[in-house]
Amino acid sequence: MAAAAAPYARVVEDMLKGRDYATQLQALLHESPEAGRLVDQILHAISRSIDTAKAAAAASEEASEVQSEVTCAGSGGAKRKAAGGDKRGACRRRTQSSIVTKTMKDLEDGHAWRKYGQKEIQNCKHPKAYFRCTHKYDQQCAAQRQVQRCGDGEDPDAYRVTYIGVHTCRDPAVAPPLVVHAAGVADELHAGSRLISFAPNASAATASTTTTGNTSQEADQKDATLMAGLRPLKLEGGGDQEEVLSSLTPAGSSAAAEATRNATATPGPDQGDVTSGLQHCYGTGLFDMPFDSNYDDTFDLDDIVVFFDQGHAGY
DNA sequence: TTGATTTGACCCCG
DNA sequence: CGGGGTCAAATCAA
Repeated sequence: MAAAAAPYARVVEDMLKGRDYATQLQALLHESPEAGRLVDQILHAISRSIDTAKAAAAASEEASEVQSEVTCAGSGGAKRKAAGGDKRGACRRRTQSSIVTKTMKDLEDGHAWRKYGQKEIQNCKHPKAYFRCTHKYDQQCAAQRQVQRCGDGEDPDAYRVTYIGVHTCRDPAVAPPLVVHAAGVADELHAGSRLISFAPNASAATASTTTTGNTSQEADQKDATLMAGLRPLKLEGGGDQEEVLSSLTPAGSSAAAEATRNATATPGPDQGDVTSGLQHCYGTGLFDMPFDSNYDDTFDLDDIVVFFDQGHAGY
């Protein structure tokens, strides 16, 4: 697959150059805010293209893996039909490459998730909720996440969030930001690089996490708020502990937060747990910034490659 | 009316 | 055989 990915690498390379030049140009256009904005937009456009190419490269890398999944899905459906009637929940072979588990109190990341299931898990007080990316079908985004309230462990208010797969979608709801160069950090190549959230950020995590101290009250309120629907994402993603658990992927996915909303009509067991949620990004267009790495939205092709390689190794 | 969530059923895998 | 993951009809909410 490397052969297939190679052209993408070339594209990325060229785009990086272009972005570099645009960055330089931007520096020369300090006086004119108008021009600066334009350059900014150019940068974003380029960055998006880079991201797309990266994703495509990664996708082709992963193609062989995915294939089994696709095949499975297809035959699974047929089989189900053949088996007659309402046979659901068939094939679920997980060939996803990345699995990252985090413990967090604030369930928000920059993505729109759609809940597709909830399940009581044995030996767990709280049910586990299953989410997939809202753009699973329209953009073939394979990202998934599973959320489970920790229960009475050391932190009853925390959620254990498992991210599976990477986001390859671009949420249209996320408008490209005009100003991203916060804190003047974003000058570099990756100034506009955003997309794929699962950026490795172990170090960043150490650096920045302690952020929020959510009291349990706050947590409760959060649940309530989340239930109410969308909520703007806050980037710090505070206090979340990330632990790349099962797998090898350094992929620190995005932070998660999640909108919970089943409260309304559901008498279901264990409300106030992990629940559903559609959460949307806040509109800065930081597509998928590793939530706990403040400005580290760097995401290079190398990262992706490593990411997938490791993923393969693991799954 | 449309899209999201709930929830029971179904199936794969260990 | 049972647990866990997924599907999809029913239901809810905007």
